[in-house]
Amino acid sequence: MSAKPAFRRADPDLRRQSLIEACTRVLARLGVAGTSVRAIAQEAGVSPGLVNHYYASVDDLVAAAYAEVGVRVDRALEDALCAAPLDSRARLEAFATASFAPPIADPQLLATWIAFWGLARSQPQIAAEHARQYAAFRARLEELLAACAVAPAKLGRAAIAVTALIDGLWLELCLSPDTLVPDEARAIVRDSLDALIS
Amino acid sequence: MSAKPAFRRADPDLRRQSLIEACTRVLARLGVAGTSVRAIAQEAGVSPGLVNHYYASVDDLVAAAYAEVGVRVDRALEDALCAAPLDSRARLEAFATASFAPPIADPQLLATWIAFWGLARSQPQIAAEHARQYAAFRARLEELLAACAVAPAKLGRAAIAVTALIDGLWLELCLSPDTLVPDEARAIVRDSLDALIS
DNA sequence: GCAGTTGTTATACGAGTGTCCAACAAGGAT
DNA sequence: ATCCTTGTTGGACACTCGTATAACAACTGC
Repeated sequence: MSAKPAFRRADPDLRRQSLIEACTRVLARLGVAGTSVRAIAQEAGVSPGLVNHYYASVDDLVAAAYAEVGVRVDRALEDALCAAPLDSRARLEAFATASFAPPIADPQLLATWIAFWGLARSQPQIAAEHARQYAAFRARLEELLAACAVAPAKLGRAAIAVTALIDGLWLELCLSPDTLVPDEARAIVRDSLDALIS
Repeated sequence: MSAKPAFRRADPDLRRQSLIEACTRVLARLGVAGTSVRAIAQEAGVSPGLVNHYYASVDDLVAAAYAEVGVRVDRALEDALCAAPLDSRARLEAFATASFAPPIADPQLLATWIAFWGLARSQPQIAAEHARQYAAFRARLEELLAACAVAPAKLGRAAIAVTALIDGLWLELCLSPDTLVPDEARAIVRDSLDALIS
């Protein structure tokens, strides 16, 4: 008689991916304070020991989760650009408002991101990843702004301003969804871009 | 022979204030994860037990600290308005850029605020306080914008946009002070206000 | 000076944490 | 069918956490 296996072996990469996703979900649901090895393991449906088998410490896993969230956002932004028409103004707008549509506008993702912000202070690994992510976003924005004939001397400031505006709207979208809907956030960014370009 | 006292009794209100300030400092230095009763007590120079003597739980103390930070910010904003000239454009600008000068621009305060954002998800008490604080800021901004002849129909959206911009700049100022200095944040807000009013 | 009030300390307790490790077993190789 | 590799488990370990409580001592009123 063949008893069914008590557990299944998984491909290391898939298992890592599964753990990262579980970590992200826990981070969004319980915040930094509630994100423990046991909580993550339970969320992933594995034993606590397995987490330390794949990651030297729980901090490493959290850092990996942050990087994963980062590439997911990168991919979504890139997708938004690919779907946009060739007109440079339209491309800029598509990139700048992509943060207010799924999958970036997802409340879970925003909650996870806030958790990372809180961690960046004490974890150099997370802070470095944030700096990289932020710089990449700003650089992309500068390209798109330059294509819309924004003066080179004003590029840097314009990119910072738009980035800050997007972050602020994104944040408010997460913290109190009642006072701000995605459509309005999009409209605000559109107005701001109009002012910058004209 | 008079031995020096091992500890001093303090006025309950002063002691509470001292605990709140210690809590704020720990929150800024160690983040939410590192903010424990013992860490707060050590920061305040008292025994851990004293925290629970003044606050039923550590969550109550954190909530009190958030409220305290809130009124401190309110006071700073009000002070900025009082110090501004009577010209309505100058008053608007003073209010909108006050967040980039001490005491609001203090990195510690910003770090504390991020910690609160992370807590708002799971603590209704904190979430309610955030909503109150945010609504008050936006209402004040709407008044000042109205005084600058912004069309009533556009008031709401304008206030949200400026608030988001300030929040985003403030956030970046805290997370990576290298890429953004207060002066530039001020200039960005100034430009944005120009665009809104003209 | 003395007693009483109560702010303060120190300790204790159970629960939860991250990390580690020995034993187990699933699945591929032979 | 058997062995072997190693993904996986479950518990042990030492620690920190929040909270409760008894003993202590600083100040107040007498």
